[in-house]
Amino acid sequence: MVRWEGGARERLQAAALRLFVERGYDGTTVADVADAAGLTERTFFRHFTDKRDVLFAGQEEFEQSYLEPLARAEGDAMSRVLAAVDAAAARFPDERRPWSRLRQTVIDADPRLRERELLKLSLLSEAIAGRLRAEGVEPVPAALAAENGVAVFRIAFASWIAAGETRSLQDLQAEVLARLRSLLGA
Amino acid sequence: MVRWEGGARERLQAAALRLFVERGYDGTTVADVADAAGLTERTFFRHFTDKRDVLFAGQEEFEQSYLEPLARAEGDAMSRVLAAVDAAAARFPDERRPWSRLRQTVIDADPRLRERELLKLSLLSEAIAGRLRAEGVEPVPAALAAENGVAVFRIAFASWIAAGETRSLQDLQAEVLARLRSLLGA
DNA sequence: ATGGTCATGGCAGGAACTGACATCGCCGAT
DNA sequence: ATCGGCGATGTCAGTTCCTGCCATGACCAT
Repeated sequence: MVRWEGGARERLQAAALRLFVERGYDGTTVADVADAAGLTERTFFRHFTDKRDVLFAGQEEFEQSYLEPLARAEGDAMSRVLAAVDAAAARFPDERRPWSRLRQTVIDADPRLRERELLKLSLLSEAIAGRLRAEGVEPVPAALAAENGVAVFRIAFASWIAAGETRSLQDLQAEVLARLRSLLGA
Repeated sequence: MVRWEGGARERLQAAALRLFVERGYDGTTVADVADAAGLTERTFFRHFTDKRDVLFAGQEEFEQSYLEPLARAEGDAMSRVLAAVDAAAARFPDERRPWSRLRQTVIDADPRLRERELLKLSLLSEAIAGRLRAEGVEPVPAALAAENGVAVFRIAFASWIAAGETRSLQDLQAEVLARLRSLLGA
């Protein structure tokens, strides 16, 4: 029996996305995913904490892509957050767009997956606000800056994966930010 | 057998909150809650879609408390959203504060409950943005205004239930809003 | 009283997880 | 080269969440 092929985690993720697209999240059991990856249901749960988590791996790197540029940025809280959001957007190259579209289609189709996505974004916002507070920023401004930064990403990302959209995520974020400024600056 | 006492839904909610506080969310089964309310597990799932939902009933009224004042408000998108947020805050009287504190303690202790709370707030934001779009506001500004309105509520609410806090939710929201303006207006 | 209707009970079963233990393959120590 | 450890996986039993289906009890209009 071929027991050790390596890349079990990646195989599970690929199988899961494929099956979720084909049969829907609800129409796919964890056993289905494990079978498609040549593994067992038990092994699935060793790699992912629950069924939804298979679509949301890499939270650590995701947060780091914001926290690292945040640490380097200078200026007031809001400027630093926006610099981090801009820097992180550079990690969303156009090659990833089709994959992101597919993944987001699956997520948007099921409230349980939307919940998980919101939690991940909320954790990111918390992490950013936490760093700011650790550096002396007051709690409320820290939370507001983090929330707005994540909101800019969230809204720009939705445009980025919309059908026919070709502009880069960075450009879209810049446009959303301009709108935000005019909303509150007027 | 006393089969019809009425208020089954309310009894289930009360029993759930009490047991979640005593034994934790994870340490309480749905059967426990149903038993404590003198009902069956099957009946629990007729009143609530899932175990978490017992803490989040009343989403309809919650959204209405924003949408109704929103419809009456005048001015640009952001001003209208803020007026709605302010009006809705009036529905959080001080008598509710101890209960809100207890409930929030339970929610904050379990990621699954945090997920559900985020989803409910996201649905509120979506509903507000949807109304704005229906009245001709561009999608991006509509989403931004809604997100910021909800963010103001969320952050002020966290302060409102903090230990020792005595100011009203409306006052706290006004302060958060002032901070928001200075963050983006500077 | 009679029939309809609605809330509830009872039961069976699927799917999501979890804990305990066994097994397989690799890799370093002797 | 053999042995023994170690990490990844398999196996299995069990709990909990949640759903479908049908039965039963209580209230109401006639």
